[in-house]
Amino acid sequence: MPELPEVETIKRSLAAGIVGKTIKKVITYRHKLRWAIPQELSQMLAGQAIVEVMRRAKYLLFKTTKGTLIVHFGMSGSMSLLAQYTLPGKHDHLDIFLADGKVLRYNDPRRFGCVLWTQHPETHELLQHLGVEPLEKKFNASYLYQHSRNRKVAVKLLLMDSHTVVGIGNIYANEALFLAHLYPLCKAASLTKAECELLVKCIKKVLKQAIVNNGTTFRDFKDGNGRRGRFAELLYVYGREGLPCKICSNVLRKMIVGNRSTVYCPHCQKI
DNA sequence: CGCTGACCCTGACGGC
DNA sequence: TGCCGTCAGGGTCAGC
Repeated sequence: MPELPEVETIKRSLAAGIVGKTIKKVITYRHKLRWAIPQELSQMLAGQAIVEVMRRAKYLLFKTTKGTLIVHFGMSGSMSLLAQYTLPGKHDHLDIFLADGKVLRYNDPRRFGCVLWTQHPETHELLQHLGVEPLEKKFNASYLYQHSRNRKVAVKLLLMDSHTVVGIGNIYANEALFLAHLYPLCKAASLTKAECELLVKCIKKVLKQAIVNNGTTFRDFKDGNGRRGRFAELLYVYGREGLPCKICSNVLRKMIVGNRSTVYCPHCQKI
């Protein structure tokens, strides 16, 4: 479900309600996610204060006094801050009880996500091999140009490769390529410096606009307060196959790239 | 090392 | 109404 803008939206929606709050206890209802929720999580978190909520790539990081809780949402995960405890549903896997009575709840029907604990996030296996953040200055035309040399993969797969740049999933890869007039299957190594320049600009633009709009709710994405994102109606290509291009009116086409649906405009995105 | 495809899991939806 | 195939916003891993 969530790509960078959605995780960022969850982070912002939760921060005000949980930063500075103390964790009273933690209950795990189901351990088996992508990796098992650590058995010792409750004893590690109980009594700790939440110092800060951060995002790295599509990971949400809850920094506490003694360590960091790492949360990933996979395809279908979400978190919500409940005003008070209610009976957990089928796919609610974890409750974090705060001292003020609120409950931070993790839900993930497909269980592709994970909830882990570390005292050294900077060297954690899941975090240390990640590429640059797309909204930071380090992600620029020369970076993308360098990292695309000798790469035989389609440019779309390069954008979705978290060793290069993080946070871009299927929706925003589709959108950025449309905005940059690039055909999704064109080889990464064939990008010119000018194309890298434009592509970087378009990636930053679409991610920022999505964040401003609280993310894309295509099916069921909700932020920490249960609110839907507003970016879906602003999408140019994702989910619009068979519909007219918003720019040139040609019918948008769909193909599969790297096992994922890819929608593009045959006129605006020349081969 | 780079790349491809299978796979983890559940639910929604469309066709019959 | 119900069954079945297909698809879904992510990431890892084996195998070539």
